[in-house]
Amino acid sequence: MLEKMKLYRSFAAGETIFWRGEPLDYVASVVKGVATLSKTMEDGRTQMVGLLFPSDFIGRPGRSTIDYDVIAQEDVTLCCFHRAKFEKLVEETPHVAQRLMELALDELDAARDWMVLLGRKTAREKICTFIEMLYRRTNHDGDDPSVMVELHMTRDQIADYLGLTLETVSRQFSALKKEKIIDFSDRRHFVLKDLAALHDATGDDADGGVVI
Amino acid sequence: MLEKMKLYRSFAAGETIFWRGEPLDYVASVVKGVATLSKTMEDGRTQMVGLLFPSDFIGRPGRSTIDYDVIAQEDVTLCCFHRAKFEKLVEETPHVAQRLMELALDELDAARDWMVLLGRKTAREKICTFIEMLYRRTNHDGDDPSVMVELHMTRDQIADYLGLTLETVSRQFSALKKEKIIDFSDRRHFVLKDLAALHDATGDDADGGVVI
DNA sequence: TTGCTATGTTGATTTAGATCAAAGCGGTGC
DNA sequence: GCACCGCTTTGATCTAAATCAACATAGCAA
Repeated sequence: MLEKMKLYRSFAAGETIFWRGEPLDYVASVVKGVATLSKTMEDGRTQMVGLLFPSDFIGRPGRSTIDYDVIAQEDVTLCCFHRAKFEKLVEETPHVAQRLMELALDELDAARDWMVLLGRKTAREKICTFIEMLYRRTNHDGDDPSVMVELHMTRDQIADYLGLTLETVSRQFSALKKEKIIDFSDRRHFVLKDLAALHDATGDDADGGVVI
Repeated sequence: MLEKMKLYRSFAAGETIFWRGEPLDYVASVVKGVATLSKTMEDGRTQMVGLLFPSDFIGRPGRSTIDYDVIAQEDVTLCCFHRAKFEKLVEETPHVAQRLMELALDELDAARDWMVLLGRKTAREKICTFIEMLYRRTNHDGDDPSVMVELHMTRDQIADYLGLTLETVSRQFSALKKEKIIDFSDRRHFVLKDLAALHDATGDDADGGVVI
């Protein structure tokens, strides 16, 4: 059913996929690449409010606009559905509606966790939380802890995601490198050498403490 | 249908309505009073991630726990529904499911606006945005611009909502008072004297600029 | 009335992170 | 090769907001 109304579209790195406020005729899911959701103030200060990896969803049923720009961070391929048709499908299939609700609630939880990061964490905690999130979203084939993790964005963009300046981001990376917690192979890739130390520096609780 | 499964419950100011992680047997809507959603880090730093006014909804279909504390800021009355029964109702009535999706998406939009505030705004912009939000959520009977606006919380709690300290909150209020933008009648109530100046200080765009 | 406690204000000082500034890469194109 | 450009690092300095500290006020209870 979905098959016959889907359409693939590609965007180059840096391209804006959807503009804030623009009427949105399509909903989509990310097939390849990473995209960001970002809000810019009148004077240019910008804050990213979301990060989209493959399988993540863009757009929302029942709403014709979104209040942020969607930007391709690297070359991105989307699988698009015409919104009107998609909404009709949703009405007819309760299972899909339920799944969309799940997605919205997941996004809401993630947004609230990020609010704690933005409002209360130090620069070091912000960077470590960011790295831990990237690590978790990286595929670990063969259960090897020393996978190469990709940053997907420039220091500048990371700063906009974490509510910092690019200089502070760079300094924190340098510090983590000096402490041998991460090891850069090039500007955008590193190996996570010490997950425990990283986690300790996120400011988050020990997750799922093993009960004897 | 909803009538026969509803149940009113009251909570005193300061009481925790739901604890983070606790199994949640009810969903509810606020009837009277103001409640907050807040997250606390191990060392006590806390960040509020939501503010609930009458008619706002607590809890989510398909999830048995929430990842934040819900706290009564003043005396609160809730209208509760048993979660299992409520979910059955949702399954049977697509209209309700759609309405819940709307609510979740509204919350998500609000959360993302707050992310911009937390990540990028100055203390003054944060306070002014907060006041403007309170003003918009206050009932303006008779279209009188000089309504009394209620703060609903202490300086300390406002600080936790805005990602500031209580001293900074207090100083910003004093500054706005000196500039005659607001006029306190007591610690928790003030009259908004200059909405335009307030809005200019929020850092947000002029909303809905009138086109000639 | 007199404390007492919780809340709020104001001032002095410190500091984390921003801002300003200057090099140092690592590509790409000529 | 060389020059150019976008990105990154690192250093010096500044500043907004945090922290530390003292006092003020209001409501409440004895």
